[in-house]
Amino acid sequence: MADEASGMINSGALENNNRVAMLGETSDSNDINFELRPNKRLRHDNNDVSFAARFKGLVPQQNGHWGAQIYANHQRIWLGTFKSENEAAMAYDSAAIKLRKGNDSHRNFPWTNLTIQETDFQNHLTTEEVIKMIRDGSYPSKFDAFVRSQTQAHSEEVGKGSTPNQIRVHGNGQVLCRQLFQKELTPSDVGKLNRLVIPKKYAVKYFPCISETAEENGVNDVDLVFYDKVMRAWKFRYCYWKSSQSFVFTRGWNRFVKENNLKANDVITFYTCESAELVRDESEVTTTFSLIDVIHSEGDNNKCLVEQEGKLELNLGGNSSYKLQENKASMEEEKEVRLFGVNIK
Amino acid sequence: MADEASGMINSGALENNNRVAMLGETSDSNDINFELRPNKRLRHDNNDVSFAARFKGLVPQQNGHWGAQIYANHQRIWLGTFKSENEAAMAYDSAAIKLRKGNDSHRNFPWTNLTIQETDFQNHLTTEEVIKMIRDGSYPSKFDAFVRSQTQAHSEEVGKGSTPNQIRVHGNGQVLCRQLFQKELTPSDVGKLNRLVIPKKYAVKYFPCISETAEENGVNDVDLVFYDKVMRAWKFRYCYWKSSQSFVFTRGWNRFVKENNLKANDVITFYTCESAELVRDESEVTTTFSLIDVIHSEGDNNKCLVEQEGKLELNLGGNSSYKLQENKASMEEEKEVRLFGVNIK
DNA sequence: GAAACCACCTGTTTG
DNA sequence: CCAAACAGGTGGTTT
Repeated sequence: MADEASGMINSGALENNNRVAMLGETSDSNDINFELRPNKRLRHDNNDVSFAARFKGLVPQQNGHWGAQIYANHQRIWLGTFKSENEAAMAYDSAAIKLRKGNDSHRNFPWTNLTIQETDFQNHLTTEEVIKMIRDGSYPSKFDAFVRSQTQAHSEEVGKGSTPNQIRVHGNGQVLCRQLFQKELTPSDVGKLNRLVIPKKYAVKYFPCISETAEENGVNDVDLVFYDKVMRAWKFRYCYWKSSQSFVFTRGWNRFVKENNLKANDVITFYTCESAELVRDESEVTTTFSLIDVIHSEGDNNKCLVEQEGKLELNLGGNSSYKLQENKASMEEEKEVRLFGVNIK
Repeated sequence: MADEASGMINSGALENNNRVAMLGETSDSNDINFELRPNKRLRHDNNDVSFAARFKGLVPQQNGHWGAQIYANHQRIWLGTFKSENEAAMAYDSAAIKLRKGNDSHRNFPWTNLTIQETDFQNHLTTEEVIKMIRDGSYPSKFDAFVRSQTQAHSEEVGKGSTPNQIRVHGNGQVLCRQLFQKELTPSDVGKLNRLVIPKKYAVKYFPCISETAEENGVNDVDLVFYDKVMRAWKFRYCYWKSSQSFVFTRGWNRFVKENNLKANDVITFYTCESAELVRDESEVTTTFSLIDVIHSEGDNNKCLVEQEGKLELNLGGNSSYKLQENKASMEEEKEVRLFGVNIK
């Protein structure tokens, strides 16, 4: 079974598993996933099954693409199909700006300095125009043009030429991860129940407070975001089930099970990670995020899977310049700890 | 599986070329074409070719049905597919009212006393609403309801008691029921889920509007009352489940399942019924109610359960003197159409 | 405590 | 092909 991580031991043992081949990446931001994940070859167009979307408003398509839709007035508005999940999720976010005014919960990604400008951008436009642009694919480029014109205008004021607010990876993008805990998966964790039980001791220690404490308040369930070794984002709904008095991951979990081909007795490991970034003004900023990793139980004999070492290094070096979409927003505000893609006070 | 019944009550006038042969009819209005036009036997589904449509805006479909479309602003608007040419041609006419104002040449059928009222009807509605209703098949019944409400109001003014366009059966508590639709029950319909899924096409056509239309309003779920053959009243909660986008019966359904010993593959049939009653002052009054009936699937072999006949006669004669518990109340108020035990405006 | 009810969720099927 | 619908589920709350 899983055991608690013992502080900060830095061992290399994990690294075979966790060595990220992130390096000479395509740097294609949206589709970064595809080349990176040979293990994701089992796409949902296999005659197997279609997977549930991990993002709001996403509908998997048989050919591996992703549809996006949004509800307005209890009516479904189709936003089109997209090659990558990210694109589709962003399309949803863009539509949500017009259609779901003033509610941050209706987004897949938190606001960034870039996306925050979409509101201004959309102010020029009607809802129909926005949807049309999203559907016909012209939205990103048009928004981009808008941002550039704004930036230009602004930088003329300020006198600076480069576009600010870009995420940048520093010092070869090293990321340091500390293990939080592990769990060996039960048959139910990988079965039809579509849920993962988080042992209570870890849940209260490492995950945001839900239920028990925040009882009478409206918000109990939260969505947590984890990245995997190749910086793919996984979102899980994290809830407390009163009836069984247990902490669980629900929505999003079964997708993780399928796409990573998890079986009973496999072990998952949770880490908290920091990456240093250098922003344009030379000040260094650390980004914190959470990571989930899988160790497949080989055959059956090799049960000594409870890894003890606490560290894991990711080399996200060179020009790979990936984006930590989820985390960027928190950098602005500082002040509160941001983990799993949610703010924790 | 279930098959669609004829149209809605007394939409008969619209359907067979405005001729109301509805009364002692098979009452199967939509498909009435088949018997009526043997010369049209050479349908376009012969592997020959497709024939040019004889009506404006019609597009023959490979399966023998007819599509309807209309152009507006150099754009094609698809109105849906229809079983019969007439329906499709009338759909075109209905759409043309909104989209081709004031030009009689843009019609397939000349105006009738009935269709002339469509203009008034559509004045309440936006173009989008009209097209949506045409597409989802609810237009005829909704227009029909409109006509009836108008007629009712009007006949009270004029002081005439009988509503026209009504199918009427007189004497000794005879009841005439016209089939609306059927559904073969799934295992889930009779299982522990305690719910019955109403196929959307029938829900929007025959049941009161909930959710989708009554959007921001608080009241979405309604209780519908149906009678069975022995005039026992059954109340079902009728809701729209957003998450699965389905219309369902919930509360009350499982009781019906148990007490009628329903099994998977049994077929339930919904009817709308009218009974004529003689009240003390000798004026005749018709009561409208809804009826649900069960056909048990015998063994497995007897699968030809899709009943086509539209009528069912109940003899509730003599001293049986049943009570229409729920409907009695509506007699007091008059004024609005009462169906399923709820008032529909 | 059990059963029903409720408001969600999802993978498969289909026109 | 793909968007919608629906058969079959879930945990939690009410009766």
